[in-house]
Amino acid sequence: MIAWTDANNMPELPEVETVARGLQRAVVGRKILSVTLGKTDFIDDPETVEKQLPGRKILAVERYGKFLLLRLSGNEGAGQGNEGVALLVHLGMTGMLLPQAVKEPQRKHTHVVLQLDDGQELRYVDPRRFGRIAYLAGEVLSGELRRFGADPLEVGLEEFARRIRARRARVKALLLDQHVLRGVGNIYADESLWKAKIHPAQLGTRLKTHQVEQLYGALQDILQKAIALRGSSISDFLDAEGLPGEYQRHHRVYGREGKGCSRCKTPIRRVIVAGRSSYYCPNCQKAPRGWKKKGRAKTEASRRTGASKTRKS
DNA sequence: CGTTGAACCTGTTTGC
DNA sequence: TGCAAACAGGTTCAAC
Repeated sequence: MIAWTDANNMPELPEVETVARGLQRAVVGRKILSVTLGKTDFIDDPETVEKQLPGRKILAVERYGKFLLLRLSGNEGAGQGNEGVALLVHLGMTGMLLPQAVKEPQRKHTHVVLQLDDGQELRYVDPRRFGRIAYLAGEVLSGELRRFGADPLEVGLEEFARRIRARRARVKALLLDQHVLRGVGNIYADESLWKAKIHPAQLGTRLKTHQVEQLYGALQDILQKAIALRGSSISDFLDAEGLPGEYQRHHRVYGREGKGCSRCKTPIRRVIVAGRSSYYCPNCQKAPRGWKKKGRAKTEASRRTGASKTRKS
């Protein structure tokens, strides 16, 4: 029914972690011989990428929030605030980084190809080009990384509590804000809130201590389980490596509008919070006082080309 | 300051 | 049956 849940790409923290692990095996230690670019509107500075990558070795592949970080050779002075040299890759919604043999036919929407020294190529494929690629080094790289919040799997309870209560915004918005926590996306935010029995529209500042603790535990637990199951199904690259993700089978609310809550059988609802589809159990997750799921009707403001939609399933 | 909505882009799904 | 419009995802930016 909810057909789009079987889309095979929803790269959030667990999916990106899975890709990073696969790439560690496939490309670490390889030298980049040359670069071929297709469409470049999602690349920060295409010329720099083209000029700087050839000759460098891929030293490591790390996950940083939803980014993949390909650490590159060329600045041995790394450390102490100097992050060295790296290629930053954000998969956006439909991005894939695929190690493939040169002779393998290129998929449609292949926009970046790195020729490696072992007969393989690392190909970036992204139909919608919602991703981002940037070559960054030294201070610029450090600065860019500093912009993001804590890693949800590494952050301690105290810091988590401080961050999630710091602003007077809805908890869903806070979870999705990469400057608060890095790596959480729509699926895992909803799943965690359900597990912690917190309504997505609840204000972060209003959360009780026990709720913050529940959320902290739920988020880590869910992310770890999802990683163990290789995320919620993702790219072909994984097929080559092993199995597609399995976590989507464990979704309790995401994409399950109208189906019974697995705790209390109440039909799961979908509302828009923080501008995003949010799935929750209206019984387990009590709405904050004064929050009305106002119909998104009356969009009279949009005159444009009769763009106002008024969806309201 | 926080929230909302549009824009970016394309493949897939829905609706008439 | 066929085509047009809606819709999804993450992020940024402009406008309330």
